Amino acid sequence: MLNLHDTATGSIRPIAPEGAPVVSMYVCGPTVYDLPHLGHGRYVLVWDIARRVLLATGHDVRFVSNITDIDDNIINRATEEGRSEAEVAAEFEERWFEALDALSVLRPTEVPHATAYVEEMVALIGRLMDRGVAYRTSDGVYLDVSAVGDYGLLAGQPLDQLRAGARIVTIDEKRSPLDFVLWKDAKDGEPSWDAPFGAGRPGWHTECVVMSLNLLGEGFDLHTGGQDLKFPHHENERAQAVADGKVFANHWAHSGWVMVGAEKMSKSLKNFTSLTDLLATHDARAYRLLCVQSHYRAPLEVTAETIAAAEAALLRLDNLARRLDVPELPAGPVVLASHGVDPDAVSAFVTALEDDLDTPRAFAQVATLVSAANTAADDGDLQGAQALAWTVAVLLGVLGIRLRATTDVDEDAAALAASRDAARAAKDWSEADRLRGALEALGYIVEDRGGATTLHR
RNA sequence: GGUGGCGUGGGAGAGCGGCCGAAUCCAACAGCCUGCAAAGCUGUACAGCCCCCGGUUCAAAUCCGGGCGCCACCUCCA
Repeated sequence: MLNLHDTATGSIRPIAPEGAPVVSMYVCGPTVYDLPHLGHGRYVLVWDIARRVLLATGHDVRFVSNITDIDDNIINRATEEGRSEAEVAAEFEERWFEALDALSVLRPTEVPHATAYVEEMVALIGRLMDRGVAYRTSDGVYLDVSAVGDYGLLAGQPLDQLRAGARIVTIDEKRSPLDFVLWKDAKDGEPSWDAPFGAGRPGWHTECVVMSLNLLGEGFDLHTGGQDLKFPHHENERAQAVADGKVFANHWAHSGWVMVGAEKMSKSLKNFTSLTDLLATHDARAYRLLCVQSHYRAPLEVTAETIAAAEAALLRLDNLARRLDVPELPAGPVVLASHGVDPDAVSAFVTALEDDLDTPRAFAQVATLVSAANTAADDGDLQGAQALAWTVAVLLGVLGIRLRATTDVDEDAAALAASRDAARAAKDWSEADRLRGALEALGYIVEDRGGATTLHR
């Protein structure tokens, strides 16, 4: 079973009981008001890999990830652009999934939308008011966090300390600065829904409680997101569930930042690169490999240099596949038991991954197999080399990286390659070199394999 | 003020009590291979002790105490 660091306990522990037939995961999804950036890409890749590891080791996974399709940012953008909130949300949800598809991120098993769960949210808020733990102000309904005994569990500090450091300066009718909005009263020109406590729209923290409990049930296995969701978002989700008398997530895991220089990449610092831009100019697998090569909880430096290094590493992997004609793995998740690869290699690989998702260590295991496969091939042991290379392909497949052994070669290039082979056969080296130069000018990398020109990009 | 995290070779980044004079990837250099290359392989260099000081231990990069530096969170944020 996969073990992960649990924010609630501070320890590394299994995310589900060993024999669990289905592992349930809830990953906080995006608010769709802009293009996804590299930080989104990283957390999405991290949890995609966690899911793939579970699938690879024979577990079923129910993977729920929401779309926040109503919030201030969406409203602002819609207002600026003179179109509806629904249009803005629909556009950026589409862009979101385009990027994720490019990254080979498996689609969630369910994608709940906040706007489809307003009725349930209204019911939850009603119950919280009935219990006296939520109260009205002149602009909405708030949760009284003092009613939640262990508030601060995820933040790692008790309520009074959180309050002491609160940077919230607005003085309003809130009983505590940490009380948070469950329901925002309707304003002119903004989308709203009817509710017994007045028309309005839900606050951000309420949707995930309702959707996760609704789809996965009480006591679901794992709730994840980026570090910054730890507090207040996850704390506040949990607070509502506790105040409602529900058992919430059993395990909380959080992934680290993408850094630019020494700073967190974020919207507010305007130092972000959109995922869409990155994917337009680089192999999506390189970004996945870059993420794989660092631990998910550590900060990750993303620069032109680190991406280029990942691309170089990826090239080496594809070279192996090309050299040994490794068949391309089918799309979708890999189940290790069905591929008949070396059990020792699998065991070392899985051990690393199940130990707090140690992808760098797992990748290091694979890298040694790459060398072994090449060495076997150099020694003329084709069969042994191919078996090793296939193991490499399968293990990388678990991480969501599929090797490519082939490149589309257009007719012109194929003709040049044929001419070059003829020149080489005639030992006309200057002509052969001229043709190689021409092919390289077309963007191909030229390699001789068994006397024949081989091309790839 | 509080909380969490981080500090390992040129870069990235594992290891978290002995197998570590430190994995793996990228970059560099040399050799082999090649008509020449590329790919691949092999080797070398790069961490004289893994931020500093003190301690525990037969044994510490790994544990404890104290520093220093950096990042983040306590407001929206993945």
